[in-house]
Amino acid sequence: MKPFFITTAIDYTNAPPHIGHAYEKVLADVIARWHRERGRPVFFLTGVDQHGQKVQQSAEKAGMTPAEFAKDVTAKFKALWKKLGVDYDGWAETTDPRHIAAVQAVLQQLHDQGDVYKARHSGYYSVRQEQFLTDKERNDQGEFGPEWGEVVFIEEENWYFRLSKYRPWLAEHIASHPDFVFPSFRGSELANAVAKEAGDLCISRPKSRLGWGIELPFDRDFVTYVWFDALMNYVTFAGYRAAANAGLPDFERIWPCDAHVIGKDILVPAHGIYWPIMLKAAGFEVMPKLLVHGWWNLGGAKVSKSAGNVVDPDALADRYGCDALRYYLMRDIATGQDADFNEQRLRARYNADLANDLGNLVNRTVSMARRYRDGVLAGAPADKSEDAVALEALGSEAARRFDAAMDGYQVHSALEAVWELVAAANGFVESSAPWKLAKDPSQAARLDEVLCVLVEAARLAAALAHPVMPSSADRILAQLGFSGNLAPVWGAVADGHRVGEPTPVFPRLEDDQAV
RNA sequence: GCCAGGGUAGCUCAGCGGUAGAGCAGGGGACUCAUAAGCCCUUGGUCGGGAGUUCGAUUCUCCCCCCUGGCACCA
Repeated sequence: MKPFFITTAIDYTNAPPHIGHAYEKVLADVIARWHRERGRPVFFLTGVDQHGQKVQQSAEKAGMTPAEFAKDVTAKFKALWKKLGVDYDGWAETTDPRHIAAVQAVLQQLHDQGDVYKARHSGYYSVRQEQFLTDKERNDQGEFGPEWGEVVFIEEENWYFRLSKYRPWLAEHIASHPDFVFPSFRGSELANAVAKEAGDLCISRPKSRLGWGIELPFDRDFVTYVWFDALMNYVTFAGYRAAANAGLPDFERIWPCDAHVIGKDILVPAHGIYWPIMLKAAGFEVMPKLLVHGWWNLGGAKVSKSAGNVVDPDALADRYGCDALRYYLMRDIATGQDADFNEQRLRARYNADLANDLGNLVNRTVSMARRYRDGVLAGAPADKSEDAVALEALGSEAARRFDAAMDGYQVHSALEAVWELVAAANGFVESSAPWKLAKDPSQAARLDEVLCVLVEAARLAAALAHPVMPSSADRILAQLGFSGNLAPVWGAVADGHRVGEPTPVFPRLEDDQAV
């Protein structure tokens, strides 16, 4: 089976990670885990973009070399992914020699086939900001403001990639592949942008101005700049043009990419225009699919002021646990849409969904199994009760809906289905009232069945939620007496099944207390 | 300016031709296995504004307003 190939945007190492970085990686991780748990091999690639001007600038400010600075920030990203349980298979660093070699090979190919050319550009250039200025930067008086520092008129040669040559092809590809971009409205946005896109792409910087980058193989006075280097990571770290002993996957098996998880800010023009055209020019026939997510806004003014870094994902994970953060990030946004990040809402979700509903269901189930049966259960009876059959059917339906929602990247809907099962299971506890059954010896068989049904329901809920909150789900499964069984189906309780210790997995938050 | 997404109960959202739903929060109740959780009942909305189509519009069409984003604008 072809592995499900999923990648995220690689993060720029000029500043430490924030909640938006965390959301994107968790989203990709959840999708990747879901595929793995359903038995499909997965190649999940993420990483960092270490080259470029801003890294060079930040490094200078910090009194470090770009390489040292990038290494430092890279370590922060990696530490965060570890803390958040982002379990990637491949890690991309654009300073990796394997990447550099492959990028240069592609650049050389484009050069040889005439898809790049050298041209001269002149214009106003800000020395301080290290960029050319356009009329947009002029103030009301038609002058460049003081924020630009010294502005000089210069003329410079650079290398350009013939985007315009491939534009008609891209427009056709978008039109004929409705699943190229998810959600579809982003596809229309891209189509509009392609229709307007006219010029070619400058892919170089003279070394005199920017030394931190990959040298052009056909012109040693330049390095590649902006997107060309970074975008190539999606294939180079999947084994594209890699040596057999490079320690990278077999690219032929991996390609095409099933989901490029990116933010809406980098669809146009980078990932929606430059990237597919680069691939086309390099000779690719099959294009990747783009999964474009929205943003977490920070509408509530009070969020970040006092604490300063409340939206620091690292601090949030410390405060509430990595799985609670993952759950909130997946539950409170519709994939593709924007949402408002709000720590009070995270807390509310934690208490209501995790502590009260799921956590308590597990806790009461395990407690009753131990109290009434010393923790040892009977398997399902041959003749099931009507309400047990109904709950089982509801569980199967929840599993079906979960997978259908995940298949369409609607993680929030998938979770909704799980919590409908949790609510039904809690309702089943009330309607079957095991504490009453326990007082009546003639109801022993019924009590056995009720306990079995509850363990099944709780196990199924945990198994389904596992991609979103892997370690908590594992703890729940362990308390229920299972290990490693993530099959999203009913029927895991065998005769003599033994449950574990009931310990709250999601302790309830009181007032301003952290976990 | 153009394009897109959104504007529905206090909050987060679903519904998208037959005059409104869920979860949370708020109020009440019965229970006790459980993380004083869970369960049952319940308060709450002129569905952004206006016009039109229709027997009938939150739902379709047009105009307008507000929020968000993209493009127009980085060699």
